[in-house]
Amino acid sequence: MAKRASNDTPPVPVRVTVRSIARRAGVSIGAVSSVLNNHHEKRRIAADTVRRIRAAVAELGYLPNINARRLRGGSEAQNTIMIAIITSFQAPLPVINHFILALREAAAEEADNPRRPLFSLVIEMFNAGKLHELPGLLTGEHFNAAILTNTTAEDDRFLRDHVLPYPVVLVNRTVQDYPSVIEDPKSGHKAAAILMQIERRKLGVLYGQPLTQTTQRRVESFLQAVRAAGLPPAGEIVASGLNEEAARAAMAQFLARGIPLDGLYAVTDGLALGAFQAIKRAGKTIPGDIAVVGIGDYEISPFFDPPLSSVGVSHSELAHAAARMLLRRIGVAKRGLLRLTVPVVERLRESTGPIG
Amino acid sequence: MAKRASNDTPPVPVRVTVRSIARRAGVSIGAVSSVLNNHHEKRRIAADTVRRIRAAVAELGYLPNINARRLRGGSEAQNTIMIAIITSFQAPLPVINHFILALREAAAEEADNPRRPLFSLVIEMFNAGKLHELPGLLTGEHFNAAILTNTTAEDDRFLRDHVLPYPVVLVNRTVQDYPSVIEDPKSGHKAAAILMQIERRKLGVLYGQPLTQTTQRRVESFLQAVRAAGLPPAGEIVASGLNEEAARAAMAQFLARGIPLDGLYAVTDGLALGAFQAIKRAGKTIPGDIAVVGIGDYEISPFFDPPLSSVGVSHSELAHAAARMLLRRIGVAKRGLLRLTVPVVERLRESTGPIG
DNA sequence: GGTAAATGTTGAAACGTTTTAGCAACGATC
DNA sequence: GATCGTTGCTAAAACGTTTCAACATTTACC
Repeated sequence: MAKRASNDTPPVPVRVTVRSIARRAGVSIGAVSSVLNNHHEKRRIAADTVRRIRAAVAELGYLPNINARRLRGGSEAQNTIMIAIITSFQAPLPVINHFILALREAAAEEADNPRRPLFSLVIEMFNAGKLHELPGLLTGEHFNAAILTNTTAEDDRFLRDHVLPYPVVLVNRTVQDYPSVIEDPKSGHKAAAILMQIERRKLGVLYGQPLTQTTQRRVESFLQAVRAAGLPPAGEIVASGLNEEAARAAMAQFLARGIPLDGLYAVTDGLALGAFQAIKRAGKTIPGDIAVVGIGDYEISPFFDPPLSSVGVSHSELAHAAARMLLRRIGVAKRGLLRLTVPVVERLRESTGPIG
Repeated sequence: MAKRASNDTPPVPVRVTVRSIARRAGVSIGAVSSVLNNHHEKRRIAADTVRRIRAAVAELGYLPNINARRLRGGSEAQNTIMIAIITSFQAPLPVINHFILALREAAAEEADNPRRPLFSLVIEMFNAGKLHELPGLLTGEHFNAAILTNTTAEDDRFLRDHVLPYPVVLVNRTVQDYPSVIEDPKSGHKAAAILMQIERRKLGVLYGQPLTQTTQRRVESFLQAVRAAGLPPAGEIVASGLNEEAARAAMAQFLARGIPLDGLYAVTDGLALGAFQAIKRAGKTIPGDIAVVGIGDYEISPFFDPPLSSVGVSHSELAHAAARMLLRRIGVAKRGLLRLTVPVVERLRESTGPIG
């Protein structure tokens, strides 16, 4: 029994190293390395030996250990710092691109910095709510700094209770003691103001499940502004998911119930797009019957039909703020702000009326 | 003179290591490491010594060398292989996300593989045409394998003349001797067939500058099919860029010239969206006056108004194919195909007529 | 037959980190 | 006054790689 167990364990995959290749080919590891790097001519390794080493490499399926290479390598490899973008699999992914660009650009801005941030960008993804399962998160073994976004409440609890041994910037989440970059929490006010300014009085809000901290703030801020104006909200329209189709379905169902509505705030552009389709298919016009305000998180929202008015921060601006904040923190520790609020800008387009 | 020069050189940023901290604090590097990893209690380092070390760390601005940490670290860190997604800054970025997901999923499929591919994903970006400037490209010092996309003709020439010392899969580019995954080159045939099937005879194609290998193949394949049917193409509409606005402008200009057109093939969905706006603003209807076929590279194309018919491969499928191919190549060298063509699927929606 | 050059290979050092065994000093205990 | 425990720290090994000096053997040359 015990024997069997101890016999079962060895499937631990033993990594193939230059040493194992050297043993197999009956040469020194120096010779193997020469061949691997195609220096065998310069180093005058015999043709037959090269053949033997190549054979061993192929048989064993060698993959070099990048960490060892870089450790050994020149100052260029040596000086690179590792920055991770950590996001959940379930997140609306397009945002990642903005972070990538923002980090590159923020680094470029620091080009004259003696501690020039040459870096490698690593993408780490976790299952929403399972942030703690991400390898290397607590050990700091994987990166020097991280931008962390799309966490759930459960992940946030984990973050609050643990301390990450490297600089982190949260995006659109706030957790005690962590530096973060968030959109102005009163963005919903602006949406309400726009709709009321064009004389809409039956205002609704459309959001999807699950609510993130950010979308929740948008909803609350909108409803608060509506109530403050003495108007009873016409309705909260809740989609079963975060995508266009869920929004279309929820909106269609709401319209079918005949509840009067002349102004809608959709808390993401994806939801707005779904709503557009439902509204038009119900025979209503935008903005004639129902004016719609979105967030502006889709770059193509000016090409919706009609072009979408929006209140919100651009993903790009958010990402740039986060990138700069992170670089400042790993830089000269010239400790930046603990929290940064990116202001909301309004872009008026035709979905809230003819452009003046 | 010479003196001055030799005095000027030292701005080489000397990396701060545990050793420099140890010297500064007057302790051994072992002690420094204990403190850095918060093991000082277990290791019984005196409170005052801890303070001194912490001070040195802060003063010097220490950042750990991740490569060294991982080299030293357990088999988990040791066994990770590095995979890079290499793309240009100028590329339409949203595609990256598909690769990220595809690689993760392909890795998950291999979960029972004894050589389980635990990996880290690195994003590398280069300026179009300057691929050769990417650090670590030729040395293999940065990653074990790479997916390479959005290269220009110049980059392709560089690739042809050099050999990369690690497995690479090209996406939507073909370069001699490199394995690649491309969309079926006769995708344009399908677009032409659809338009002719609904009795359109004045067919045009809309594309942007610069033409990539893929978009060029789409255009050529479309024009070829049109000519083969004995129809003179109504026009090639060329946008100055690859985005919606450039497409809108080009399309508006074309329509203003009054050239008859009743069927349009837009070689990306972004271009189709721009064309939609121009067509509608010119007072024409889709598909009544002009039927439009796109590619389906925007996930939200079913929510265009009207929903866009498309012929093309999904980014997701392309990415999955590339990911599987790459993993097979770093796996047991069970040498896969050298080239893989992903078939085009047609999705008929309202932009080519009422859905039957 | 002796020296010089060419050929083929090895061993060791170094990269920066973490961990472990162990040393030295001191106080407490019998 | 010997033994033991505790405290505070250090030295060394190990991770996988590449490079480089050095060595041993053979061949070429006079």
